[in-house]
Amino acid sequence: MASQTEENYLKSLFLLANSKGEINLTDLSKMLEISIPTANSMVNKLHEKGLLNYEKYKPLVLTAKGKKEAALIIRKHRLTEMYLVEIMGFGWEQVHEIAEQIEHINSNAFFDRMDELLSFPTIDPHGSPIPDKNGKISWKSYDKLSECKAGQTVKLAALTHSSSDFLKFLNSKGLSLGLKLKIHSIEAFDKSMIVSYHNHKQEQFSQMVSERLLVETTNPNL
Amino acid sequence: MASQTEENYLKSLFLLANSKGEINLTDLSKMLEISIPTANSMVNKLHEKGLLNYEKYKPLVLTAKGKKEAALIIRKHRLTEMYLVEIMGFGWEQVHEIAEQIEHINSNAFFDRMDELLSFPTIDPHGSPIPDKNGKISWKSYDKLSECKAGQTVKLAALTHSSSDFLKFLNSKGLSLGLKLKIHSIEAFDKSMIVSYHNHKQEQFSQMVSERLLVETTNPNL
DNA sequence: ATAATATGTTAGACGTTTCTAACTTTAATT
DNA sequence: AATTAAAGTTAGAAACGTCTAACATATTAT
Ligand SMILES: [Mn+2]
Ligand SMILES: [Mn+2]
Ligand SMILES: [Mn+2]
Ligand SMILES: [Mn+2]
Repeated sequence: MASQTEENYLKSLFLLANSKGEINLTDLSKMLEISIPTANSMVNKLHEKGLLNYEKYKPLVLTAKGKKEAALIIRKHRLTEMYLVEIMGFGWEQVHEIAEQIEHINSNAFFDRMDELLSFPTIDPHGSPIPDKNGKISWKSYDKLSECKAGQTVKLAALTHSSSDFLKFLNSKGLSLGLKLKIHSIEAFDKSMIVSYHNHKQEQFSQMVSERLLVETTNPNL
Repeated sequence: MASQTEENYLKSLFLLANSKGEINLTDLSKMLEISIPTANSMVNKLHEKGLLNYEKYKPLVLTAKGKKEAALIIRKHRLTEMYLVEIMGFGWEQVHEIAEQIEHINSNAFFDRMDELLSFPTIDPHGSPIPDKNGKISWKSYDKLSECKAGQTVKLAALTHSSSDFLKFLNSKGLSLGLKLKIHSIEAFDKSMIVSYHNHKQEQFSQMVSERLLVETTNPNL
């Protein structure tokens, strides 16, 4: 239905809406690395197709239909990333570029089979939720490591950013999802943390890093 | 480099050249289901790009560069088909449509990994050769079953056509590549054959069928 | 050899997606 | 409130891939 280009716009609109409140043309054009007038003309087109609510000079808001289409593309993207890591043996830093292309493949059977071979995963290799076949996402609320206290033990659950460079950095520190992290101390001045985890007695994470790590706090009340 | 559209043209030109002698615009436009003027304009473009030798009103002939590019796309197509069948469990009648899309994915790592997981296959699920990374194809010469004699025992090695309908027909007859076929008799009038094979004591193949089956004759001289 | 048919080319148009340049509206500063 | 800056819109153009209609060339049949 939607062209590859339209799909990329929908996906960006969806992702932007979930990280910022109101989306404007400037955000969209930056994310897609296109000029503002180009974004403007596509926005008009998506509006005419009933995928986006839009009035001149007002923020961009996906319709229910637009949100669902977007979520289904993100589903294909994240299923693909999971497949590439779990079945094909790629590193989590290698899969985004490939998934960016495969997400546009038109074949239910193909993605259903991936899903099956992965035993119906709910998160991708970076801890982001995989929307279900109806485009529904079950959001889990994680805490940023940077907002935890000294003494806490937490589990690394997801990432706020998944650039290849950041993922390579995490590899170099022996970090992967699911690891238990113990927070030993937090430097008041720069908020850097001293943490320990499997095979790592003492590592220092700058705030830049701890802000990008999402953790589950093992709640003693449950 | 080449767009998805250009890639599909190159592939068609390559495949046509290997099944007919001289290719003309009409053949090309039929294969791609586009109008003749559209094919004509793309032919001019490919010529300008040095992928096709072309003079007005003359047959279409790929250059060495064009042939190599085409072979590498066919490599991706056939590797994908093999992967879908062998690793993902699809039937040989289901994979062409998906491969038609995945062949345009730009990622050496992705196809190299498929290749590796398949242990570097040389034929696809329909018995067609997979070009190597340099675009070289090692052609094997098979015989059409229709040209074999009564009494011969041969091995089903490949197909001349792989339409989904034909593949479903073969499924219904319990036929797959590698099967040994014994030719019991050939009806002189319509060239239909009575053959037997694993779990099938007696099946009749019309000439329409036997022409589409390529076999290896187990040569007693070797 | 002429006529009929098949094949190929050119011209002109359209939808998509992109751009830059010029202009307008809204938001932020002073 | 007036000015400046940021954000958004419009106009006009280009490349790509497609089409139909009209015309030209090559091949085949009579
Ligand atoms: Mn990704
Ligand atoms: Mn994409
Ligand atoms: Mn195929
Ligand atoms: Mn294709």
